[in-house]
Formats: sequence, structure tokens, C-alpha cells
Amino acid sequence: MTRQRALIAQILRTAGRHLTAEEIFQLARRSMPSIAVGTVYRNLRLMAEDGELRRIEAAGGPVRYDANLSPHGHLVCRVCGKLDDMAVPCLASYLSRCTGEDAPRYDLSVDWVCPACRRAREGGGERDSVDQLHNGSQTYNID
Amino acid sequence: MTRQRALIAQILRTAGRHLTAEEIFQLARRSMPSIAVGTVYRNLRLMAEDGELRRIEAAGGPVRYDANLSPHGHLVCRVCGKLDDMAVPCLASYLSRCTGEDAPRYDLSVDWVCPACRRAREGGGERDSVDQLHNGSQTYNID
DNA sequence: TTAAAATTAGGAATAATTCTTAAAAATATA
DNA sequence: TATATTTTTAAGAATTATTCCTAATTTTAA
Repeated sequence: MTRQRALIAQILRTAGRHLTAEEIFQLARRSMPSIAVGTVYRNLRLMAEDGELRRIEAAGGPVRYDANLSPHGHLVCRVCGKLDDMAVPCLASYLSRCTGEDAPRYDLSVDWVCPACRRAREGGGERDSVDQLHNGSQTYNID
Repeated sequence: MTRQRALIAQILRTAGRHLTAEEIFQLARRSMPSIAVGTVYRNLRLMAEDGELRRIEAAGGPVRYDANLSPHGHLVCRVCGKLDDMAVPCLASYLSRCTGEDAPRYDLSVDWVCPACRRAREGGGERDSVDQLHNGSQTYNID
């Protein structure tokens, strides 16, 4: 565990959102100006291999990294590109049965139009059902 | 619809597996030696935007393209890299409820060790339960 | 405290993809 | 059908994301 790796891990834990390698590099050099971009990539790769963080390959854009290790999917707005977390109950246990993995790692990204962009598109006014669904909790029965 | 685009669509439909842009380019130039790599990329992007084909971003490797439009996930072997299709019943309808999309497009890739690599690793011998799942209707070998 | 092993900074190299431009092809119009 | 307009193409330069290389530095082990 080097100072560089500790810094990268801390940035990701406190970010509160999904950062790209480049964003992590820019944040890291604020407190450690000598850090190299290759160091950021190498440590991100190693930590992902060790399961200390998750790689997420969201549609189109560059790879992002997530310190939240609990299984979840991602919603990608096709209008503004915003990335949201999404609970997918039961998916992990279904995949565990299919693959024989104890804790299967998956990457799920779903294309949608986020509530803000949907309202802008539809001219505002009516509240649509998407907001309620997104803020509520769904159950996913796969059996 | 140009000759180039028709060729690309036909290659993907008859491939029987998930091709990268580079593989599609190599196959295309056999019957149309003048085709340019940029043309392949542009048409793949346009066709994906139109929903005529699916982009799949499997862990690590380059983007692959899939003419199979029915919703399904992908299994990626972490040892040999082989890519298999995988049925995920109910996921599409769950995502439809969450996102408000009629036919939500998703990209699901799951990290596992395929049956062949698992046997090689464990020294062969015992049939494991993964094989049964794999040979059943859950998954089919595509790559 | 010193030796060995691992990691770093810095930059070159690579891979995948997009962009640019003039020419060719496709489509619309007369 | 001939011609004008629009779209798409080929070719390759440019860009973006990422990995690789090397000597120097840092970390770990003895």
C-alpha cells in the first residue's frame, strides 16, 4: 500500500459519484502534484482485480470507477449522459446460480431518459410515473 | 442504405457470434476491398443508434456488435475471455417498470469462469453443476 | 542498515475510435 | 432522363483512453 494508492482509494471513497481515471488523476495531483497518470491507471486496474473497487463500462463514455462494492446496476441518460445507481434485487442470486460464482461480479447499464431530461423534452408540467418508480423501491423476481 | 451498410449488416447477421469493428472490417474487405475502416465504424454507430443492432461492452476488450436484438446478457470468462449469451428472464420487464422505457436497452456482462476453464483449473474429473446449467436452456455458446 | 523487491514518474507506444476533406454515390427535382 | 442537391465514402490524420518501458525512488524484508 503506497501513498499513491491510498490517495486514489480515498478520492474514490469520498467522491460520492463515479469518476473516470482522468478525473481521479486531476483530483489526486491537487494533493500530490508529482503523481503520474500511469500510476493512477495501474492502481485502478490492480484494485479492480483485487475487488477493492468496481470498473463500470457505461455506454459510450470512458470507464468509470465505483467504490460502492454492493451489487447494483447503472442508469445512463441518453440525453444528458448522467449516471445513476440502480438497485436490482435478486439479480446477484440469479447470476450466482447460473455461473457458480459465490459473489458474481456484473456490469449492468441501462439506457433511459432521466426524469429531468424527460420533463424538459415533454415541455414540463405533468409529473410522470418515472420519478415515483425511481424514488421508490421495486422488487425484481427472477424465479 | 448504401452497399457498404448492407454488407456490414449482412456480415453481422450471418456471423453467428459477436464481432468487433476490426473483425467486421476484415470480413467486409474480402467482398469489397475498397471499404474503409471509418465507414465500418460510422455505420455500426448509426445502426446501433437506430436500434438495428446492439453494442456490447464486454469487460476489458473492445466493443462488440450483436445482430440479436432480443434482450439478453453476456457471460465473459475471466480465464479465456470467451463470450456467451445468457438469458435473463424478467429483467427487461423489471427495467421497463423502473425506467419508463417501452423496450429498455441494457448491457449486462457477467464475470465467470466458463466450464472448460473450470475443468482445466480443477484438474478435471467431477462434473460440476455449472455444466448442467450451461448445457441447458440458460446459455448458448456463441463466440 | 542494507539488500532485494516493488512501485514510481515521465514519457513513448499502442489500440480503438472519431474527425476531416475532397471525391463518389445516392436521391430528389425538373 | 439529365441535373442539382444531399449524403456517404475512402483515406488518412487526429484524438482519446490506456498500457508499456526505463531508470530512479520507495517500500519491505532480512
